[in-house]
This record gives sequence, C-alpha cells and structure tokens, in this order.
Amino acid sequence: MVQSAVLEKPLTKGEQTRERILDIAESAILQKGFAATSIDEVIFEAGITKSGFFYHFRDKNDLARALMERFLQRDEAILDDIFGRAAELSEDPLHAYLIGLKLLAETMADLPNGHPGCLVVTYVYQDTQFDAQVRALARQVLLEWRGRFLGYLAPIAERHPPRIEVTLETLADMASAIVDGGIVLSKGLREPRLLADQVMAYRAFVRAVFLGA
Amino acid sequence: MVQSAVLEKPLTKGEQTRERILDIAESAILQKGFAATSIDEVIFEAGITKSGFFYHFRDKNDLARALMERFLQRDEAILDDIFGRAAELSEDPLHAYLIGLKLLAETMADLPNGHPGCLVVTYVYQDTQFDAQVRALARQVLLEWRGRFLGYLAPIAERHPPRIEVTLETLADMASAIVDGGIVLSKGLREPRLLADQVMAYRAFVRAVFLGA
DNA sequence: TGTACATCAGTGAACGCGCGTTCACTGATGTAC
DNA sequence: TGTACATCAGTGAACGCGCGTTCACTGATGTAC
Repeated sequence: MVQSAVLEKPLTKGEQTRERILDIAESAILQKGFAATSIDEVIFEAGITKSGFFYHFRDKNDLARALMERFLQRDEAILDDIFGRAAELSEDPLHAYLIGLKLLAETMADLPNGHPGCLVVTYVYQDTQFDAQVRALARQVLLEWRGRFLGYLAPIAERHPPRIEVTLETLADMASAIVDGGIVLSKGLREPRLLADQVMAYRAFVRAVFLGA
Repeated sequence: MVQSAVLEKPLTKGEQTRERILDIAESAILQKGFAATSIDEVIFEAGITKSGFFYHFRDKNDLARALMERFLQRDEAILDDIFGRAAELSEDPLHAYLIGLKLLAETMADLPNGHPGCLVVTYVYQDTQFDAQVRALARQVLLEWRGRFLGYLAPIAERHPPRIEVTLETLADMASAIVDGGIVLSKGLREPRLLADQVMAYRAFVRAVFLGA
C-alpha cells in the first residue's frame, strides 16, 4: 500500500470541502476538458452553492492552478516513494532503476478502472485557456520529470557504458512519453493493462541499453 | 516532398470553404480544446457568417466528426506513403521498418513550428463531449495504428526471432504511444526536436529487439 | 466566565455576455427541354 | 438560344439557455481581554 511520506494532519472543514471540489473537478476535467467542465456541475456534485466555490477559488483559472499544484506535489510524492523503495533494494543504480520501473508498472496495473488521465496532458492540449502562471506550472512538471529520470540515469551510465546510441536526456524523456502516450492508448481503447505493458517495454529498452539484449 | 497518393480533383467553392473551416477549427481545437473553440471564432477567421457554418455542418459534433474523418484519411495516406517508400528500399522487412521509422522521424523533425498536436489525443482527453459515433471514430484510429504496426512487425519476427521479451502487440502500441507522448512533451516544452528523438529511440529499441544491442 | 470582535465557511440573488441553434430568405450558378 | 426550375452556398436576425463572476449578507466557531 502506498503511504504518503508526510504525516497528514487532520483537515479543517473548509479544507475538506476544498479537497472535495478539487477531486470532483479533476475527474470531470480529465473526462471532458477544462472549458466543458462547468462550475455549476462541480458544485452540484459537491453539494455547495456557487458562492461557496468562489470562497475557495478566486476564479476558474485559480482552480486550474490549485489542481496542477496538487498534481505536482502528489506526483512527486508517489515517484519519490516508488524509486525510493527501489533504491533500498539494490546498491546498483541500474538494478534500482529497473526495480523502480517494475514497481511503477505494478502501480499502474493496480488502478481498478485504468488510469484516469494525466493533468499535464490535459493542460498542454488546452494550453491557451490557461494564464501564464498555470502554463508555467505544467511546464515545470515536465521539467521535473526530465530532471528526475536524468538523475536516475546519470549514475547508471557511469557504471554501465551504454551499448545503444541514445542520449540520456532522450532516455529520460522517453519515460514521460511512454507513460503519457500509454495513458492515451489505455484510456482510448479501454485496456488498463496496456499502460503497464508499455512501462515494462520501456524497462526492457533501458536494460538493453545498459546490459545488452 | 510528400505527395498525396490520389490525384486531387479541384475543389468546388463550397468544398474550399468547408476545408478552410476544418483547417481553422482543427488548429484552434488543438490549442484550446473543443468546448473552448467557439463557432463564432471559427467563422470570424473564415470570413463567413454563422448560417454559412451551419450550411456545411449539422451541428458542432458534426464538425468534430468531419475533423476526425479527415484526420483518419490523411494519417493513413501519410503513413502509407512513408512506409511504402521504405518498403521499396529494402527486401528485408526489418530494414524496411527501420528505414520507415527514420523517414517518420525526419518528417516530424521537418515540421517548422513543431507538431501541432494529435486530434486523437484531444478527443480521448475530452471524450464525454462527443457522441458515440465520434468516439468510435477516435477508437478506430487507435486500432488502425495497432493493426498497421503489427502488420509491419509480424513478418519481421518470423525472420528475426526477438531477443528481448516483449509482445509484438506491445511493440506495435509503443509506436503510437511514443509518438503521442512525444508530441505532448514536444508541445509542452516547446522543443520540436524532442519528438523526432523519441521516434529514433523507439527505432533503436526495435533494432535491439530483433538484432541485439 | 462573559463579552466583543474577527475569521471561517459559506448563502442567495442578480448580472450580462456569449454560446449553439433555428428559421425564413436570397443571389449566383447549373441543368432540362 | 431562351426560359423554368433546382441546387449551391450562403445571409441576417432572433432565440433562450448556461456560463463565470459579483455583491451584500449570515450563522458558526475561535480568540483577546
């Protein structure tokens, strides 16, 4: 079971409502997009009035910002947890990374109804609806992923010289691309397993790059 | 230069307007999403009135359907062309596929402002806005891709037994995933080269699977 | 312990604008005889 | 070659609904003295 790293202090009543709004909005936005998700619809599900919504968020873009900020934090926490556990299981950075990818694939496979979608993809594909701050936030997530995976790959390349011509940056980006692309296929074809299989295929490539086929 | 396979007969005045509407709508939808793209905005750019729009399309969903149908046809024509040319350059199905992927990467790299986005991704991430027919169309594109790449891979696997444990279906889906995921990163980070690099990385994996690292 | 005040977490009603859609109409072009 | 009619490719005006946002207000809880 995935356990958050920080101890969660109990939420106040207002924070609970706010979280419920965020949950409902996120799920709706991943299904229909940002513009098609109306505040009316969100508050109906949340059981509050429109003014209640505007007590928590300045405007709709502020909701988008809050969602992406929460996404960024959760995403970092989950990946830190997965690759942190993996690092404890092997001294060798390559084996640790391969274990991490296996755990990531299992996490993906365990989602009961398949992956609901990635907020960053939603934002990138509806870019001009958001203000500069929100766009910068989405970009920040993409750069965080690149930096993270590069951080895993650099020590690997030092110990295991690559046998296939590919830059570490491209190999790092490939992790993000395969997950986001895999989610699209998985979601579109309604085949939850597909996503985990794609992560495992990426894992096989990493193995081939550093250990040979 | 990419040349369409079929000879194009000249468009009538009405067909020209219709194509212009589709071009403007597609570009807007890829940037802001379907709901956020208003008919008003499209007709303003196209220089016609609202009634002119409804002469060409029954309603907004009909526009979505027309866009996806056009996308499907163009996509098939482009891939047929690329992998058709590749097949002429080598007898061996593996080398032909590798050449095709190279040509695909070059095509991606040649897009002046980067790839504008994939309609299928837009539709999958705004699914509930569309009626059943449009959703089925998007799904059809995903299945077409899987079938296409499986068609390339099956003869390869017969001549070159795979050295890495991965199913042909996963390897086929990986082509779609890497392109769609690569487009997200490319678009989000505003790095046009990234997409071509990802396709080349996929190509390196295919090579490793069938030839070893 | 009581009182005054501040903050929290909202309510209710109204706003104006923009949206997708409809309907009756029209000038230009094409076709049949 | 001329005329009647049909089709093409739209126009112009109006529609009602839903959207995001604002504003004045409120009961419940927390804090200072």
